[in-house]
Amino acid sequence: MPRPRQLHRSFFDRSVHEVAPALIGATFLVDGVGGTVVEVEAYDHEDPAAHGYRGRTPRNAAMFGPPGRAYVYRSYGLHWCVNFVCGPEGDASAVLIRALAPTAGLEVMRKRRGLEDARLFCAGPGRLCEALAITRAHDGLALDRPPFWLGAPQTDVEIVTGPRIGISKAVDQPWRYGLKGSRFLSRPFGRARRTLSRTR
DNA sequence: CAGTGGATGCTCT
DNA sequence: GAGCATCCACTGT
Repeated sequence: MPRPRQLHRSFFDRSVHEVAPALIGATFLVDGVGGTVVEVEAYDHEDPAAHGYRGRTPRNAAMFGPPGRAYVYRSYGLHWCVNFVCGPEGDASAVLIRALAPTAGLEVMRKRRGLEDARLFCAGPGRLCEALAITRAHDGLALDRPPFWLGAPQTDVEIVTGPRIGISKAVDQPWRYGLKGSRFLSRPFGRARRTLSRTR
């Protein structure tokens, strides 16, 4: 399998609603451990469900910074979640990375997660941060420099969409994107899904 | 399979 | 004091 070219940081310099589906099939590694992005969600600056909606705070400061960087926050007091910041600087939009198909560093992930089943290594935003050892220390770091490595998405992928998970506002926006047929999703896509195709 | 509740830290009201 | 962009263990079909 050929190693994909590395994504340029200008990849993130556009609307989060373009970037989110474009990330499906990309390769995401932290210190060489990770896999293929199979599930994401988009959060934009006019979105009541987004952390940046009510303005800048110490927690969400990375969302208001340059695109192409990580925004990492603690979820429910226990887990970490990682986003990729998008749009023009100050746009406060970001893509939540929700699931990976593990491809690199499987033994490391197995140990960190304390599980044997590879399907559960990265099937959820908290799980994938545990598997890749992402913490607050990564908040605000550029995605095109170590310890991160981002590879260009595969072409010819089929993408399913649906409502986002675990939110109580703007619940009807279909801004969750998944790789069709993947066994590594955090949850299946429901009946209301739509299918997009990306070819080149 | 579905549903429930606990763990836990931080932000904002 | 409420409310989380979650996960896991447990219960009952």
